[in-house]
Amino acid sequence: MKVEAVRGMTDILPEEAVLWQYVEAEIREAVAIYGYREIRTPIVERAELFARGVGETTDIVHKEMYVFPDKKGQMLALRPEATASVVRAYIEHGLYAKGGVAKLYYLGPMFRYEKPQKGRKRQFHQYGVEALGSLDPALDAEVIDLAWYIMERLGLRREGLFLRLNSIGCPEDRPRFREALREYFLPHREELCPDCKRRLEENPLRILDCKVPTCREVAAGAPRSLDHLCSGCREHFERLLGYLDALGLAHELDPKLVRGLDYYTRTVFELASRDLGAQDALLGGGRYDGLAEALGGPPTPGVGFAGGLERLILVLGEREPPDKCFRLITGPTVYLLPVGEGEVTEALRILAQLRRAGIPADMDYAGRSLRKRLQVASQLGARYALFFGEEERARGAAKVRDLGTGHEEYVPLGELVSYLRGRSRRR
RNA sequence: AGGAGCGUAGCUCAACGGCAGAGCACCGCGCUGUGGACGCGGUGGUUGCGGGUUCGAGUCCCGUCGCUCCUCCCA
Repeated sequence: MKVEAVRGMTDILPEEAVLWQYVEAEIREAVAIYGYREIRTPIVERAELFARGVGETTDIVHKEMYVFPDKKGQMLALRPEATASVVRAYIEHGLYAKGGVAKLYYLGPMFRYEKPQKGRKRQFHQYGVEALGSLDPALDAEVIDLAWYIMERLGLRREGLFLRLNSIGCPEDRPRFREALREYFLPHREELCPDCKRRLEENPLRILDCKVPTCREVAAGAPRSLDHLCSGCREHFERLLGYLDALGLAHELDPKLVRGLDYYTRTVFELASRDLGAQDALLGGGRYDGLAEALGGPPTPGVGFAGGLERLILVLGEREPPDKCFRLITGPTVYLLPVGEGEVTEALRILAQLRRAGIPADMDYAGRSLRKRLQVASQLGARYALFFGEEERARGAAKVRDLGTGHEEYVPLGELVSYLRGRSRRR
């Protein structure tokens, strides 16, 4: 029996990896310009971190998380998202002691046990930013601006995207809003789907983003979180809207946007593509002012977002790959063709010499015919073929063939590097 | 988790229940030391896996695994 990859865990082959490298490089550059620095946290965490951080009742934790005991019986989890980890690390290493706002970003694999489909794998990749230590709505605006900026850098048209925005209030508003929702939905209990009946008890907010038609009908008339904000939250939201207008960032207020994680407070948003079907969200985020405290740290407000690489690449894949992609493809400049088996030793020496001089060079190890090797050389996009055989050994030189013009000349071994370098530059 | 469709060569796909094929790719030769074109030839398969029906199964039936799409959830 052939061993195959685990379900929902896919290989990214070299051809596609080029596009990944490009997208990742753009993201890293964009967030760096905004002042965010990378943080790398472990993929494995205590399961408790996500139960407390993301929320026990969320689908992500109670249905989709990879949980397993280690050899000592400690319950561990593959991270389903990274915000909880970043905040954990922020607390653990006392980053708050530095004062100011900690601006952090991450990029890496996440894991959720779901039925795989297009743009959704069990191991998938997210990038995200977290800004910790400020309640200023200007920071919310910056984070949203950064989200748009990343899309711009990747060449996604603004018209193809839209920002969904809402405020779900602070922990003081939440119980009141929850009660209002419960009061509203209770008479309609029998019209709700089984999931929502459960949500009615556990977390009535989540009924709002249920996609079952009957639930949607009922939810259409539900109270809005925006109408239940305290004065502080209302002011925060209004100032954010003002900043977004000043930045020229379009947004659509969506009272049904509540997001799937419990830690969100106040601002929540999603940047979505109009060209994607049901799974249209390219990134999502918001404010999480209570998370640090919930994880045992000092009360620290935070705001951030996370985006999916797979989905981004899906959207980008429908367009022509930008030139920047091809800059990352490295083929050999020089392809070496030892003629006769006795010349392999010298060929290896020449290869090592060229490579140490920074000239990409390669040769065939598959035992192919000379003709075939020459063919491969041009397929790989090499500029020169370099023959070394009996004739060349006698001359202490290599025969260099320009694969563009067909011009050939003998170059003494000692001058190879300078010869090839000079040529490459002039071109 | 529920629903639908599909699994045949590395890839894209053919084959009425009756000898498993084509194109591309790969390798060789034409050219014993010279590329992109062309021509000729060749390698490559437990038809996803396991059962069943049948004289005979890639084809029909059951199961299983995987993929795709939808619902759901989300990134």
